[in-house]
Amino acid sequence: MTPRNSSTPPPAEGISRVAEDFLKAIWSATEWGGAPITGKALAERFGTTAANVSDTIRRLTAQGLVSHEPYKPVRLTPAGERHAVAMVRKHRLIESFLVRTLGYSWEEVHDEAENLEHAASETMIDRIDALLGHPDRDPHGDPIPAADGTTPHPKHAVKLTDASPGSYEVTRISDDDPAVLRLLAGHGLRPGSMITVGTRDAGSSSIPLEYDGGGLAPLPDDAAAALWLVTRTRR
Amino acid sequence: MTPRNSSTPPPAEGISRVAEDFLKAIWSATEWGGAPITGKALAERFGTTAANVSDTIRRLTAQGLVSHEPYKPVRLTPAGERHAVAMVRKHRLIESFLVRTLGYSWEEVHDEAENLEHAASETMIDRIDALLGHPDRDPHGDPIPAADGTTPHPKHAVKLTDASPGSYEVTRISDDDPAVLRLLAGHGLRPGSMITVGTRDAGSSSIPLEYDGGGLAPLPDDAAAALWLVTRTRR
DNA sequence: GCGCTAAGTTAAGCTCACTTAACTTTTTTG
DNA sequence: CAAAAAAGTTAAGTGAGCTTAACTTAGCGC
Repeated sequence: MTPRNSSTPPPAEGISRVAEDFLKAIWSATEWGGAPITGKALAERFGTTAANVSDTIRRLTAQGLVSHEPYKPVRLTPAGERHAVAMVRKHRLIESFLVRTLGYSWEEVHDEAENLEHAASETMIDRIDALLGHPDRDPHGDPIPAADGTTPHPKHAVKLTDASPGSYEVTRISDDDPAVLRLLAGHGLRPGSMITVGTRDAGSSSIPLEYDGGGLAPLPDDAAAALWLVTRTRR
Repeated sequence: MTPRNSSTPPPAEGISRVAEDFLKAIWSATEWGGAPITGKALAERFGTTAANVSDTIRRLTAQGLVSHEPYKPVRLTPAGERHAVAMVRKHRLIESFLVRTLGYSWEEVHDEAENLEHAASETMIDRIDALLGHPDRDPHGDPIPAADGTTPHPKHAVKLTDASPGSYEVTRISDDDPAVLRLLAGHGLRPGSMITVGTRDAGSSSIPLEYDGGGLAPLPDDAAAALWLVTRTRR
């Protein structure tokens, strides 16, 4: 038998679907520079109660996947992070695969991937990766972690709601909210679109915007927050 | 509120993964003319105990998916059968898809499909069906139920263990046992292979066999039982 | 038909994932 | 800074899905 003291929790053996969803949500919260996620935010994300979140966090802590001080935000342990990145990799490769092989559009693919990511084997994911030629971005512009866990990350992306007026390329569209995805897709905005950000009217909750489809529309802040931009320095 | 008396159990709302696996196993037992499945067989299939099977059957009965008299084999209700056929359709289309798009071989595809069938949406399945041109057989030669539940069934197929000596086409290779699949694939036998069945030596548990790959080998009965044959009447 | 054995059921108890209710801690705000 | 509001925790209870143990029923050999 392998000895084990109380300071080294058991390695994660079987990780449940709920656990995988939590790990991914905790990891995702900080991917774009956000603060570690709170219990409240987790409860909202999964449509459950704070009590249930406390309970689940307790189990994840016992499995050595997260670290948590009472009344503080949740963080991943190294083991938890490894597993979270593996899930993100699965999710983004599956999204890419569905768009490429089954004709899904980039704004509808998220929910399907959310289910498949828990069922697809590592073997299948590696085959998808190879078939697609080892892509480094998914259909929303999110970076795809490599098999070894390294995640290519664009450092200069900025949220549209924080952007100064000027010309940008849309590098990423957050897939957190399907309704926002549909709105943006309906406007013809995609990862890769070029846009010109205008000056916000005082007190307005929309941002004036012009984009290459020819359209011009003020975008509400909640949708604008899903768009991440880079200045395209053409040389 | 909709009134409901005790003789009409509630329609199946959320069907769990375990429930889906049971329904499929119960349906599959009779697909090729077998007797309705017993609790013992279900326990063996899923590597669990008879007590757990009784418990699960009780829940499925309460959901109106199976009908069961104590100490008798289990049968599907119409609702249970509809759901079982839908699962079989998913399984076989996913197998076909994995072979076609991801280069899986027909003998390794079963386990992956076993997981994915619980995660894939109806939408995804319909897209796979269309992409593949509405196939009516999966890679093992099993018929694929249509979206409306109708299942094309070859009436003349016979198990190799029951076949008289003569010439046949392999129409189906049961995917119940991965080890048997690997053995048969290793011999070069596939759905579509032509074989000649010889006369069994008295008392032997193997059947002499000659097939188009040029090989000649006596096949043990447990492997032979996985092969289903049709007489190929070339006109 | 009796008794043995295999199959099936019932009972008690466990974990996971959820609920509601009561309570505590932290943060905000007047 | 104190009170109110928000966030988090604990407690108690539920159902699914599993376990082991004890018991009942069905089918078979003689």
